[in-house]
Formats: sequence, structure tokens, C-alpha cells
Amino acid sequence: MVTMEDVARLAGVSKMTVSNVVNNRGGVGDLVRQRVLEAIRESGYRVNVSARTLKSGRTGVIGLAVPEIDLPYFSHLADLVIDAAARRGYHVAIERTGAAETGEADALAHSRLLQFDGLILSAVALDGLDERLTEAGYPIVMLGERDFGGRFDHVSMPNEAGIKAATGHLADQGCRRIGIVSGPAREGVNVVTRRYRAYLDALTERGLAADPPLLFPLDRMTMEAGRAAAHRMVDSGHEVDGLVAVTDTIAIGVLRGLADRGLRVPDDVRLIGFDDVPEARFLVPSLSTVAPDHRWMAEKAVELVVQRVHAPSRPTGEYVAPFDLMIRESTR
Amino acid sequence: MVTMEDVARLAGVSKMTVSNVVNNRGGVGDLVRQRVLEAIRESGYRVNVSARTLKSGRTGVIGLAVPEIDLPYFSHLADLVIDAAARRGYHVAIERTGAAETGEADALAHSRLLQFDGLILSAVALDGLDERLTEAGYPIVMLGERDFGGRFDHVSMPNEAGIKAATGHLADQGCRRIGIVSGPAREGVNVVTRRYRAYLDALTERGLAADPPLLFPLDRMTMEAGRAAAHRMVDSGHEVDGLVAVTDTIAIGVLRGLADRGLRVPDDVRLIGFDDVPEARFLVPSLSTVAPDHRWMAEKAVELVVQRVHAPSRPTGEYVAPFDLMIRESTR
DNA sequence: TTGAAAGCGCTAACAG
DNA sequence: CTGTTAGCGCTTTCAA
Repeated sequence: MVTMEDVARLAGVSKMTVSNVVNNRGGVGDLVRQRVLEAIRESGYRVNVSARTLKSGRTGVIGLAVPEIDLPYFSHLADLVIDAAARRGYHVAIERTGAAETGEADALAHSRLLQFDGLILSAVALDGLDERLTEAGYPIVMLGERDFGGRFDHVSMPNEAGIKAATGHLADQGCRRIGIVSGPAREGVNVVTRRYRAYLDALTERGLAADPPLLFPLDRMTMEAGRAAAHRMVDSGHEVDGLVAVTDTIAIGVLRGLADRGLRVPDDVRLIGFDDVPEARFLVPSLSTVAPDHRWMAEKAVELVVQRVHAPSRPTGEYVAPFDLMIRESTR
Repeated sequence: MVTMEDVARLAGVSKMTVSNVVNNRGGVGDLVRQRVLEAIRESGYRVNVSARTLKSGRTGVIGLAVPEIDLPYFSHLADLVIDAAARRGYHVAIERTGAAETGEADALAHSRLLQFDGLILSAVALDGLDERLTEAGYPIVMLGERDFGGRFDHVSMPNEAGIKAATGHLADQGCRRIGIVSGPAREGVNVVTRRYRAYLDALTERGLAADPPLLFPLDRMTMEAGRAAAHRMVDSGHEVDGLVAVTDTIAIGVLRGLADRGLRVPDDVRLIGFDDVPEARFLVPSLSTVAPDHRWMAEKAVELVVQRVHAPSRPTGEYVAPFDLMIRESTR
């Protein structure tokens, strides 16, 4: 391994001068700088990030903790966060929190997360984690639909406005019996409850509320579950002419499930989703959906962590992403 | 910040004993261990990974470099690699290599990649990177369809066998004019050329080869490009009754493009893809496809890097993933 | 503009 | 079973 010491010797300068060159710190004569750069090239020197971090206390890395990277929403988000961070000179480390803990000693369990200068934490990943992180006074930005009671900077989706717009759009298209295909959570504040409530509100505003509500529940937020829910809906004989799916992933399953039962979209049932995943435009029929501005969210989240790295005690804020309603074949 | 020193003082032992407890190193009395764990809890101590790494020379981290995490194939792979690595006591750092370099000094450009104990490198990401990495004698496993001339451990997809099986399956279904929708690369060894060649070979074997071949080219490997290619195919009046799409992503676009022109799948044209992305089963019609064993690939890649970490000079090997042919509605 | 000294928090090696 | 010693490679601080 080539160290700074080696480079210094090779260039006939001190370690410190090499460090200054490597970090573009100025105050180094042009001639000396050239000699040092040459020595770096020759020796194949590379900084040891651990040593730098140990000494400086800064990693230059923002952690992004998501429950699964496998999910289109999270991988897309990761991509955007990486861009936003790079623009501010930060690197992003993606951490998957979904899996069970390894056999590490308790004290070490989340130490990796705390290695970073700041953390963008997707809310689903939060359970059993928050106390340790909160107490640390560590720069954290929360992402997701839960309620954090103002304890953190928080960036969320346009849940209420988006679902209201979607439901309203179905009504505008002439739907009178509008159902919702929604996930497992029954209580608390989260994606499912927030969007379900917004759906009910939208129906009430339009005088379309059904009793009992046309809720087609899911046990998981997957395509498979969406398909099964569509089957159950059709088989139970409910006469629904419009459907709101809480996410596009579920909508894809619902689309398939309706096809399985011979129902046509939009002719028999209109369907709208939430997220605007890349496939949405390419499905047959193409999927109408609420398109939150993911780039805006990534940008905001990074901006907030970086700010907080420099001003740890700044008051926290709540931020909701803007959205577009993408009207496509599935509701026309 | 709480250090080991602090914990040691609190527990009335030496730093070393704390270190032993933290690393489950045994040779510590039960009583002392309890005292130390208690002190750790009380003080909220967390290991400083940088210090540990600096001293030990090991990070316990495997890097996974992919061009984009946004692409379903890569995010799925990442997920599987994380699992495989965890089973061996390693952590995975995902690095996106797609974007242009930042303004870092030359010597630093890829230093982050070399911080890890080993690296799984997706081939697309390789350009301009390989020399530096090769010369380092650093544990690397290549992933992807390019030709590395045996310089690295290499895990690849079943390109030839998979595409041959897919093309053969179309022929078995009665297709006689089988086309291929394929990507931009015209030369070299890569996904596109390998799969195109396998398609031609399969046709020749069956006596179905057309001249000129029914190649519908793409400028990019996206859904959008697949859709456009389908449009061009139909508009050009080619009478095709079977289509191989080099990837499922492209197949999704093709499916849509055919629908745009009023062609039905499989009645008018049969279509088969490659990858078995999660959506494949849920499309309407559901998509037949070559399903490489991604889990096998992840497992193999991790196994190989880990081996190489411990035996850097072991001879390299070539490994091709097994696959299944998933026959669904699009070819029935 | 350059350099010397000190030490970040941890662990390997050895001593007790 | 526990403690001591000696750095890992870098940057901060201060002096030249």
C-alpha cells in the first residue's frame, strides 16, 4: 500500500504538502504541486478514506436507508438522491434496512448508519430504530407517510391531494361506484390510512360515499395481492365502475386480475394508480396515475440533510411533494 | 463521542477488554463481559468503523458497482447480493458508476471502490476503469455479458442457451417468420451481439433463417425504444409471426407498440422476452420469457469475491447461470 | 508557502 | 483471563 509518506518522499516534500495537493487546499506553489501530482501518478497512490475520516470526523457520505432496494419506488428514489447529493459534493451509501439484524452485538447494530454525516431514512424502516437515532441529535431527514410529530425534517408524498384528485377524476369521468384497493394497515398514520381517508373524503365531497365503503383490502402491497383483490372483487358481485389503487404496483396486479375475470379497463371499470412507475405508460391499457415529483423529493431531502449537517439544531419542517395527474387510457 | 476508552473507564477494565467484548472475541470472563456490556449500554457507545478499518485493514464490505440502480435487473441483483453477502458476514456497498466522474483529483477518482475488501463489478460499468483495477491485484468479480479474456472471475447470464431456447420455443409454437428486437451494439462481445448471434444460430438450426434477417434495431434498451421498434416493424409491412425481445424491458415496450397498431399477442404475433422481471407475469397478456437464476448469480459472485479476498491469486473462472423458460400467454 | 508534531479510535501482538 | 505497547494513514495546529 502506498501512503502519503511514500508520495512525500518521492516528491521531496512533506506529508502535509501532499495532503494539501490531494485536497485542493491551495497555498501550494505551482512547481511543488506538479511534482506532487507526478509522484501520485507514478506511485499509484490513493487516499485511505478510513484514515481521513478518523482524523477529520467527516465522511462526505450521506446514508440512504430504505426497506428494500428492489422496489421500483426506492430504486428510483436512490438514483435521484445520488444525483442531488453529488451536486452538493456528497456521496450516497444505500443501506437496506428491511432484513433482520445480523448477530452483531447490540451496540453495533446500527453503527454503520451513524458513520455517515447524515441520514435520509425511509419511514417504513424506522421501527425500533428511532429512539437510538433521535437521541443522538444526528442529522436525519425522514421520508414517507408516517407521522413524526415534528421531531424530524420530513418529506412526504402528496397523499391527500393526490388521492383526492384521482378519485375526483374518476367521478368526473362518470364513475358512480368508486372502490379502493388498499393495503394492510388498519390504523395509525401511514400510506394506507392516509390515502384511504383521502378517498373517503373525496367521495363524501362528491356525495358518492357508499356504506359500507367499497374497500377491497390487501394483505400485502404487491402485484400478486392486487390481482387477488381484483378477483375477490369481481367474484363477490360488487358493481364497481371505478377503482383507485393505492400504488401503481398494486394497480398492475389489479389490471391483470380484472383481465383474468374478463372485465375490460376502462370500458367496464376505470382504474387509477399512484406513483407513475416507468411501466405505467406502457401497460395495455396505459395506466392513469398520480405522479408525485420524485426528483423534487430527493432534492429536498438532500438539501435538508446537508443543511442539518451544518446546522444541527435548526428547527424541523414538513414538506409535501407536488404532483401531476397523469390521465391515460385506463380512465378514458 | 463516546470512545472505547470511556467505556473501559466506566467498566473499570482496559480498552482491550472492551474491544474483545465488542468483537465477541472470547477469553473474557462472564462477570467482566456483563460489566462491559452494561457500560456500553449506559454510555451509548458505538464502534468507530473508520478506526477499526484503519487498524485492521479490513472493511468487511463488498462493493457492488452497477451502472444504474434504477434498472429492475440491477436493483433485484443488489437485493440478492446483499443477502448472499450477509450470509457470509459481509456488508454490501452499492455504487453507481453510470454518471460522469466528479471533479475529484485523478488519483482519487475510484479510491472509494478500492476501499472495500472486494468488488463485484457489472461489466457495463467497466469502461476506462479496468486498467486501474486490474493492476491492483484486487479481488474483483465481473458480472455481465462481455468478454474479459479470463482475466477475472466472471459470472454471466445464459445468453446463448436462453435465447436458443426462446427462439426454438417460438418455432415449436408454429412461428415461421421470427424476428428479433435488439439493442444498439453492432460489434464486440456483449448482451446484444451474443443474443443476436444465438438467435441466428437457432433459426439456422431450424432451417428458418431469413435473408435479410428480421432484425428490428433499437437505439437504446428502453421500453420506449421497444415501442418505437414495434411501430416501425408494423409500419414497414414485415410479416412477422414471432418476436424475440432481447430483454423484458424492451418486450414491455414492444407489447405496447403492437397494441398501438392493433396487433394482438399472441394471436397475430407471439412475443418472448429475457429476464423474467416481476411484472412479466402480470402483463396482459402475461409475458413468456427466459428466466435466468438471478439468485444463483448473486450467490456465485459473492462466493467468488469472498474466496478471492482470502486467496487473491487463485485462478479465475467463468460461470454461466442456469435458467428456466417461462411459458406464458404471450406465446400460447 | 512549507513542515513538524500530535493524535483521531481502534486492534495485533505480546506480556503478565 | 486481562492489560500494555505500538502504531494504522491521515489531518489539525502551530511554528518556521
